[in-house]
Amino acid sequence: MKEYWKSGLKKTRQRDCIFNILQNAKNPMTAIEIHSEAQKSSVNMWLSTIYRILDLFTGKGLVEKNFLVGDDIATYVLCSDMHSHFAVCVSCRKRFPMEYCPVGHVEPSGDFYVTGHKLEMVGYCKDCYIDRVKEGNI
Amino acid sequence: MKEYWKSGLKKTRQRDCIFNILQNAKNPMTAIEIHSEAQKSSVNMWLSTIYRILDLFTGKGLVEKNFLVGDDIATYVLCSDMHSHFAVCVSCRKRFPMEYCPVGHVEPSGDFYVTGHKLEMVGYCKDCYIDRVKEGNI
DNA sequence: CATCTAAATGCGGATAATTCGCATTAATAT
DNA sequence: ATATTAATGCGAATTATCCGCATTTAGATG
Repeated sequence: MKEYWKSGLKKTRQRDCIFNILQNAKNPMTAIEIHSEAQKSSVNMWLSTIYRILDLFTGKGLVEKNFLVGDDIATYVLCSDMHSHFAVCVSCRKRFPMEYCPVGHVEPSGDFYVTGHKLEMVGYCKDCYIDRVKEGNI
Repeated sequence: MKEYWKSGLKKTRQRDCIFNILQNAKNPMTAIEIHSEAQKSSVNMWLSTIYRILDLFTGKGLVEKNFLVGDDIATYVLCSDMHSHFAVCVSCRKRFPMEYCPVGHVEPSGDFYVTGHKLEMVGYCKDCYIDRVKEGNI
């Protein structure tokens, strides 16, 4: 586990738990999802605590907060993950991490100093695509 | 004005108003911003009506709904606008439409059928960048 | 033009995600 | 071991967004 407590944060059971969950997560998770996941590992925490910790981690740059296409709700991922980009299936609404980034070099401009970017691909996952083909929609 | 009512929607004063506002908008707008803008042109409408119309337009593909970095609130833009990508200043939180798209060709993959994408650049706008330089932060 | 019908809006209440405040508890520096 | 500061438990408050129903309006039809 990355040592989040090295940045002036206390190491607590609750923070460990959330960090763990995000580290094992395959996909971006909502606060609610994190909450129920935590309960499975019998770490009971209030939602307000979860939000506080997530905000804190986000502020420290450990976690990234996203609103992915079609979900009007915040999802969180560890920044340490290689993939900070996601593909979202408009049919089943699943989210898939992307391994590479198709945004090439961004040339510097006098108008905006770019420090980073956020990218989502939108479309159909393999399963939903096959279904659509079968149904003759494509 | 694009003829939104050609897709089976009735043409109403309220819809005209929202369409107009979005058409004149330089930046993505929240429902609240649209609401107060509407009041300036003395078209009074309830927020629920605005949300309904925006959802409707979004469903018809006339409007795009976004949650831009750092704003935990939905913003709306006309899809007809050339620029569907935005740069967001992390300092003043202003949003700037981008004129070009640095996402190049996305090669087809067997895992995900891409129909579109959403991109945000994050960084500092010209003014905030200059301020940071002056303050010695860069 | 008058009338009719489906669709849109006014209006307010409900919902649900997120944040706030404060008392209590836990973590770490001494 | 103790003191100090930060974190959490707990629930209430906030706020964006959505829902339901009565009323009104747009546009089709005679």
